[in-house]
Amino acid sequence: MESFSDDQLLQEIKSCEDLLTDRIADNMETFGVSSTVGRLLGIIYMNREAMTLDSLADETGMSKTRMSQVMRQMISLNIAEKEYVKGSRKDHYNVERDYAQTFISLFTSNWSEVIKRNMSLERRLREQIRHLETYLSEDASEEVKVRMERLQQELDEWNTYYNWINNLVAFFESGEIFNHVPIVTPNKKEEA
Amino acid sequence: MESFSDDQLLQEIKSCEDLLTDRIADNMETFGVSSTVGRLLGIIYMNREAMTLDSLADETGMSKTRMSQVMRQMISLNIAEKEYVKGSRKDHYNVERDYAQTFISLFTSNWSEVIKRNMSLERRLREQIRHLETYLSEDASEEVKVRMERLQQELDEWNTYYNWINNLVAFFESGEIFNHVPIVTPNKKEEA
DNA sequence: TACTTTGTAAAGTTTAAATTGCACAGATTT
DNA sequence: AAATCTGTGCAATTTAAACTTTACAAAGTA
Repeated sequence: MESFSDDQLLQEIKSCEDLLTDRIADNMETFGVSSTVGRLLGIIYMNREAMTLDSLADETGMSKTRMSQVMRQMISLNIAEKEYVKGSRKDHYNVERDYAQTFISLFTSNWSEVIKRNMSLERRLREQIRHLETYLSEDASEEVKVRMERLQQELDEWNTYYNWINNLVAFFESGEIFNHVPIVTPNKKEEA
Repeated sequence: MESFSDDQLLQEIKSCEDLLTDRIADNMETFGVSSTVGRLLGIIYMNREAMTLDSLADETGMSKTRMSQVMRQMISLNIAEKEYVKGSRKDHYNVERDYAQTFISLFTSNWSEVIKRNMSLERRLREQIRHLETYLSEDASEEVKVRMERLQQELDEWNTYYNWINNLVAFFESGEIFNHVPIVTPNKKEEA
């Protein structure tokens, strides 16, 4: 049986890693971020140590400006951070290595934003309804009364929902989720 | 204190509903679907009964073709369905009225897709690695051995992660999530 | 049969997102 | 101080997504 040369093997390994990186990027897209975010995450993850904008640009073939934009986004999403490397002027970026933690960060970032907007709307609508009710004369048509009632009800339902999401986010963020959906490592020692 | 006319009140109520619809659309966008998906969901939800493509086009000011496209997407996402209305040739569409259920449908649709793609990749990569190992000669360089080891390890980690997501999806889809993060209705009777 | 209605396929247009190139400020070195 | 390096703001460009127009098949109606 003939052997491959080291170079050939390394190239094959690299191509496997690239496939894995693509999968990571695909996974990221589900969080509604650009696939480039996922690609950089994958690249840095595989690299196993912090990378500079230049090395990222080099690896992806994209402009350094874009690398800068994406890394900033990743930092604001809490899935990457700058790492000080002595003797180098360049910024070095590293990523969260725990996939489940990354999942939770993104899930939390996304939904917290939604919840915040919902809360501010709810206050506004409750106010508005109270205001309308004071202007509601006794001889208002049946339709108006019914619609008013419905609106109130819709608002309650919506409120119930996003309170649920709010609790859901806490359930993830606190790590309680892991008590009920544990992380199971395949071959090594398993968590009881 | 002066009263508003019925027309004025209805208009005010409508504008509140529109704000709520916008919020629903915003919420939907977090799932990575077009905001129009969310808008239609909100409109049909508020309407409280099934709607036709024409009435949707009328309500949104968009083309009927687009309504058709979006409703099809919503059906494939499991958050809407056609409803038979006797005496009418038109298709009538209704939506899931339970927000939390809608959340779960979308969450599940999105991640199941990812999991499926991951599984097929994993099989392929395991195969490839096994193949490479057979060609790995004893005198292969240290670097090749290390990289090989790492690749294996990365694949294991990724596998652990998406098994977790897989369990997570089941946790939601089965409704078990509600045992730990219950839905709490605000004023009415509360579930113990 | 000829005439409507309804939903959607296909191709074209518009709008928004991703990406680049240039330029420049702040920091570092010579 | 001059020269260089690094990250990023900004405008321009490319690419992809959202949406429209037109056309037509399938089914219903007169």
